[in-house]
Amino acid sequence: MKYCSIGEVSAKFNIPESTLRYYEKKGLLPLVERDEAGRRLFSEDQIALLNTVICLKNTQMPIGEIKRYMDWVVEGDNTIGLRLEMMKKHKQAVLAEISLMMESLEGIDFKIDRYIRRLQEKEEANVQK
Amino acid sequence: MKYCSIGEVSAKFNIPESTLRYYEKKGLLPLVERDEAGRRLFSEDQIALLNTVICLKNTQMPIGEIKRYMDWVVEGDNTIGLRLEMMKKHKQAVLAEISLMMESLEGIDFKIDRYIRRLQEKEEANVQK
DNA sequence: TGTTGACTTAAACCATGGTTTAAGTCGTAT
DNA sequence: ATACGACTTAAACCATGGTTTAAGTCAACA
Repeated sequence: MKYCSIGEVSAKFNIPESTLRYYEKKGLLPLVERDEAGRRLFSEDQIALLNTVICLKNTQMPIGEIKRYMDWVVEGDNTIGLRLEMMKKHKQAVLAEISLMMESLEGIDFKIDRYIRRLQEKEEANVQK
Repeated sequence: MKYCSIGEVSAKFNIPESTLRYYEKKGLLPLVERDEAGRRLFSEDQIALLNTVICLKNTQMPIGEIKRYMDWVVEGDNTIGLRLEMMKKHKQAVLAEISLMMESLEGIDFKIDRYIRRLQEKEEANVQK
């Protein structure tokens, strides 16, 4: 199996090394191995887990909840039901958040249209004189 | 014109009074009037502005940028171009954020499907024995 | 008239999510 | 040999976005 250094992972995902260390400390990246010198070795599995962390972060799941999920991953197969429920609930929360954003975008679009009209009126006033 | 107290505004928008005061202090709610006793009076105009603040917050615009926008609103008509550009840019940022969330949701959906399948397999194993 | 309830202020406090610093340990290319 | 680059740690620091506290003012009702 191939292993990556923290620098390689950092470059690959464009995430600062300090953040990766912080995530590990907070329990978002469990079971990261070390070489003889104590340096982190990220396996393919770790990288798959990091991908999951990134998905959850991208959808604004707080760190404490990602940790809870990762604890369940480590705990094994008898937490699959719990993980399923968590992901279902999270998906609903994300969809609600997206709806809210879309709705709020309408208010912003309204402003955009008004500003465009007001600028046009200004233009016309300039042509008049 | 009708005026609202901070308590009424708080109730109407379900935002803590402390947050409304904080927004005013940070410059997100400019020109709030006061009665003789120094209490805030929110006019219809203020409430329309608050609605805008809420749209911008819902779409994750940072407070510093909302303040910049409000400063332009106060400054008057010659900032309409600036406001238009800001809103257009913000709209694009929001659409990008929504896309990222949608994409990340696919990863989550994938997990959901896998967990459902694994639970079914467990069920079947139980029926077997 | 006094005591609620709604409001005021400034300042302290808090959680979240990192980033930065300082001091040190390796491995390797010169 | 040594110096450089990549890594390690713990702890301090930071920005953001509020929330809470303490002390006080005021209006209206009993």
